[in-house]
Amino acid sequence: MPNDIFSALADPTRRNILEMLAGNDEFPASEIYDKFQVSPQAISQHLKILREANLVHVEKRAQQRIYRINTDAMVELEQWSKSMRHRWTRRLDAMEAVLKAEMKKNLKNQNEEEQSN
Amino acid sequence: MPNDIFSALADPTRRNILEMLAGNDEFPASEIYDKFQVSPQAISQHLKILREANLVHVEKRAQQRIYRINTDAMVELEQWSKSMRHRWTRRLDAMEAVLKAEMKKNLKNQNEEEQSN
DNA sequence: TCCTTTATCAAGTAAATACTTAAATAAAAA
DNA sequence: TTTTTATTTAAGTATTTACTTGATAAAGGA
Repeated sequence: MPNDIFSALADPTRRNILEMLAGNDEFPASEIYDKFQVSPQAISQHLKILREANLVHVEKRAQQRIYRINTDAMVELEQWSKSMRHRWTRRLDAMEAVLKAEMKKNLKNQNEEEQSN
Repeated sequence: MPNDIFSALADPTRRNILEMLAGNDEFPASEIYDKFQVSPQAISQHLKILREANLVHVEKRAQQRIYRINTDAMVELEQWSKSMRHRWTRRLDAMEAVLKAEMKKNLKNQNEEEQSN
């Protein structure tokens, strides 16, 4: 999974842009510019980073650039976190299995000792 | 969702630490230090950031600090990306519904015109 | 053609980040 | 108590980042 996605998401302004795009079909750059206090150039730079991270799609329409969210990148992020959780829980399950096996053995040994006494 | 999680995950070294922790039950800080080229102090600083983002748990054991991953934060991340996807797809579904309704209306109008002719 | 709209690129800057080495803390062992 | 082990904190620095203003590009309309 490319570094870029995580660094792109690290900035709160960029996450705001994505959340804005998630709720609507499409937005020309100018409408995105309008929603933020910072200069249009600053937002343009953020959009470039989002583009490079493949978090958004752009379509040229006359002078305008129409932005849309790319949910593929979201899926990637989701799978990364999921895989982390699963590796961890699989580890826990393995530990549990070992513990259970050990308990069984101990119980068995205890029984055998009691029988021989 | 706190900013901290995303910024914490933006650094590749910190993601490596998390991936290391995901595969094992627990690690004392020193074992984490050993796996990386950078100084133990640098890793210690990364661990602090992971702690503050609630991505890891720490347990004191004598002089050692035992680190474990906290999968709750992973779940949060997963839900954020999921909610983004769902908002987007819901939007698409709504658009589709509107399109279908319009097609139906057009077909109906067409039929009526044909009948009156 | 010239002007306007829409958007990006470029250069400069202040603040944040990831690293370094040196010093500090705190528990265990000698 | 002194020393060793494990880890963090502190201070300094080079690099990166997010912003600014000014210049540029590309399409549309007068």
